[in-house]
Amino acid sequence: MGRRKIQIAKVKDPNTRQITFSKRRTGLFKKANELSIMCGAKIAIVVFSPGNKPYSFSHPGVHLVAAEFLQQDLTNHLQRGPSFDVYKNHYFNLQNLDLMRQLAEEESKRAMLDEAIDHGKGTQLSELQKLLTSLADINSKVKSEIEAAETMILFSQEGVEFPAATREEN
Amino acid sequence: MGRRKIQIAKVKDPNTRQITFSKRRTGLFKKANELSIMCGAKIAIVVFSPGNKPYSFSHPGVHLVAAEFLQQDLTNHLQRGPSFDVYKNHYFNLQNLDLMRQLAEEESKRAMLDEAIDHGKGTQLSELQKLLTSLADINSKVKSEIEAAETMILFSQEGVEFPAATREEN
DNA sequence: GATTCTATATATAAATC
DNA sequence: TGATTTATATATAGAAT
Repeated sequence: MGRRKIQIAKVKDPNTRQITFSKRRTGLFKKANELSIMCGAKIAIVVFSPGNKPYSFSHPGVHLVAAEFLQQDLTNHLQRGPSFDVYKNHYFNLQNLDLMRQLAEEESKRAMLDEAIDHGKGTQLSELQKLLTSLADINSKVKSEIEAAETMILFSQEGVEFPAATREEN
Repeated sequence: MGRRKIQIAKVKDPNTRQITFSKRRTGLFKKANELSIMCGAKIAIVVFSPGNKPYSFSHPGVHLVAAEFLQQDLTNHLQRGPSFDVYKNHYFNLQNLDLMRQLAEEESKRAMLDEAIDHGKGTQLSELQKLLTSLADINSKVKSEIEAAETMILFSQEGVEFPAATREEN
């Protein structure tokens, strides 16, 4: 793939290693982007550079993808049949999704905060207040979901919807 | 890269899309593996197939990489300066982490029961528990940072203790 | 769903700007 | 230092299992 064939082994020279990282990270994210577009696949990547700087790529967003991953992770585990423990798991599951949603909100909130700071306007505070209001709103909505779920005997896998997709790359 | 040049757009035919996904996911994970080896980079990938089945690749482990990412994510938030609202938002986030910690403890008990009943087959739950432990660890660290800041006084939450979580390599 | 077989399109190691 | 160039190694589209 380059002028010479190389072995897949740790690149010794720190400088070369950083160059390799930079190029291959770019390539990896490009591939991930193509995969998500061509297959409509949700995907999240987090990688740390040799200098330990974090880079992430995700569609529709790291936290949302992570949330779905956790949900399925748990759901798989729930298929053991009805029991007291299973009930607890369901409750647990919903709270995790709630947490992830809040993290997702945190993401968009941060984006808005960045914008507010960039523009250096006095609107910053009111924007933040709006966001906090939305957070509280979402929080109470999800809590209602949880309460409703408590009345359920067992667990359907449906009911998890995610906000509109966004694409991010740092 | 194949017999014909293609456009990067959603593959219409469901069957072809699944084939494309399978091939490209394999390629992506291979690239990720090479990157982690050549650059000693920590990396985590989670991706969902068109059929919504989750696949993940990671070195040294999805949850550990995700945890480190979240930690830096939160740390970055804190570096935005002594803004009342910003800290307030962080605190909001921290409450979630604390909730996760509490849930982790409850789940831990169940995990042990599971282990006893279903010897050696509770791997998924065990993985989840690792994640939650990591998050609790992050919570503890970030909480310390915040408490160091003067602006945090208003929001410090007394009586909340965190276990001295330990990080493990996979 | 995943894999194999090939012809081609792409990614990228080294070199260079 | 990074961006760009270029020769080559690799990934993968299409077809078939």
